[in-house]
Amino acid sequence: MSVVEQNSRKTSNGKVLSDGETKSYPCSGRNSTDEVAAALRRIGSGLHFSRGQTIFNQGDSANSLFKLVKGAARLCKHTAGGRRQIADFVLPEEFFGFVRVGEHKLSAEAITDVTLVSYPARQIERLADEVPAVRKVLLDFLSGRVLGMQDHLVMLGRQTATERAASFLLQLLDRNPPGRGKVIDLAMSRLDIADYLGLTLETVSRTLADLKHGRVIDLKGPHRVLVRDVDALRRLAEDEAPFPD
Amino acid sequence: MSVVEQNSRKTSNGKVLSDGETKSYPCSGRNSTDEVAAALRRIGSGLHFSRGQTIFNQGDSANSLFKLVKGAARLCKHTAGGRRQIADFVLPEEFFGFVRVGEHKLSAEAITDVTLVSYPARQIERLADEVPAVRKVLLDFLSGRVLGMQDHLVMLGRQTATERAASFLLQLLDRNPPGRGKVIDLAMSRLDIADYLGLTLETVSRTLADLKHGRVIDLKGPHRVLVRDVDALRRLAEDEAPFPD
DNA sequence: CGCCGTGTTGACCAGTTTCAAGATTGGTGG
DNA sequence: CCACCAATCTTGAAACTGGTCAACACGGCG
Repeated sequence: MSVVEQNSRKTSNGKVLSDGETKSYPCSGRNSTDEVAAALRRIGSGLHFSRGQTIFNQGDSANSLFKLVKGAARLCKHTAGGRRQIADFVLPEEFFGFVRVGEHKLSAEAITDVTLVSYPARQIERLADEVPAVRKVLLDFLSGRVLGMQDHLVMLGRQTATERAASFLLQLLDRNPPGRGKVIDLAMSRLDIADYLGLTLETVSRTLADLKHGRVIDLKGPHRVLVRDVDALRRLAEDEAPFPD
Repeated sequence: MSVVEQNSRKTSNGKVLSDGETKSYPCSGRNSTDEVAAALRRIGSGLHFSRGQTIFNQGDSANSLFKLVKGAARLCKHTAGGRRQIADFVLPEEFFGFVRVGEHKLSAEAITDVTLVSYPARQIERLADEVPAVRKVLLDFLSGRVLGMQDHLVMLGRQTATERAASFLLQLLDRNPPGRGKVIDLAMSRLDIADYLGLTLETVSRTLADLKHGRVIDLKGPHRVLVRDVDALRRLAEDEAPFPD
């Protein structure tokens, strides 16, 4: 079932860019040094997946670290009863897929057509042993995931629908590529958002409509949001004490 | 505000066991090798906290890795509005407190009287640079947290109250100290459980009562649970497809 | 031009929360 | 050893948020 094989030669679904045509990906994640970037560039190989394709599946053996170059992906857990929880969205320049165990505990799926770079786990481990900076990048990656997931837990456990939606939009605003201003591109569907927020797609739709009618955001079509009032969003997201005496 | 200082000499709240009286803690976490255990034992120092005390606070500088020896602790995020989400409970032999950033993003609080060992972050980092096995332990620790939190996300985002309670009990059963059989000691209060499960304490209480009346568990007082039917619990926890055709 | 996937909106419903009493429990001191 | 007290837990009834079901709208594409 593994979609991405160890050395990116045989791939059942993902189209491999031959070494010759590998584009010059900015191989540094936002935190990595030039040294790390160079080391990674050497062992990375480019892949393509198209909208809806599975990059790896729950249960596949985990043998690569990925960096998303273009497009958007979702990391989700599927339950026996057909319910789904999205653990994270992956946007350009972000890493995903590395957890130090035998098999993936969630699946990665392309939301749009996607370009990514794959780094074989074995090589990553070798690099980590040799280059301290790589160790740091790995630890930072995992630590970052832990911190992000802590906020996600609060969201799912203790926030209302409106607070979740507001937090979500702020999160996307933070991750917005430079120069994008307050216009957010929602690559994902309402169902994806719902499964990330722990809500139904109807509630997501209604909540966004409410934000629109409250003049906090504008909807330029279902997949483009203009944030009119960032502070209002912040107030809605952070569960303030209603009446601080 | 930091309760535990770098080299465990001055401590405002936690009582330090002098080096002389430091007991022979089993310094190996469940996964660590003897080599790692020995290295850790050398740099660890014992601490005590009593029921209700804060071990470290959201915002404190993070400069230690801890291992809990005895008792139980909770890791929680407190929000502005006074809501609380517990990210994890810490039971004996489990590590906590290490995230590679400047300050803690959650607080650790003693549920019962607690004995723990503290390893200064600086020393841990030095060890990690020198001993590959220590690196592995750290990566495993972080990876384990990520995997555990993924399940927690599913629970909070997509499970009903009954499913959450069942999952929770199964989780405790898994972590039960050897020889404890099917008797679970609930060190934490109903409110703690509620804040872990993303429910109210009333709902937790009712749900446990339901499980009792369904002959799935017995309650020997509020803090002692006997699991009568593990399989029933599993069925209740895993959201099965209701009618597989 | 009409179709299909996706998004929106409405009405009703259910599970969980909220509010409010009581009931246990465990610790303390007589 | 027992009685009492405060904290915690349980239980009940009403209220509400978000879910479910269903109809309709929009928009891109053949």
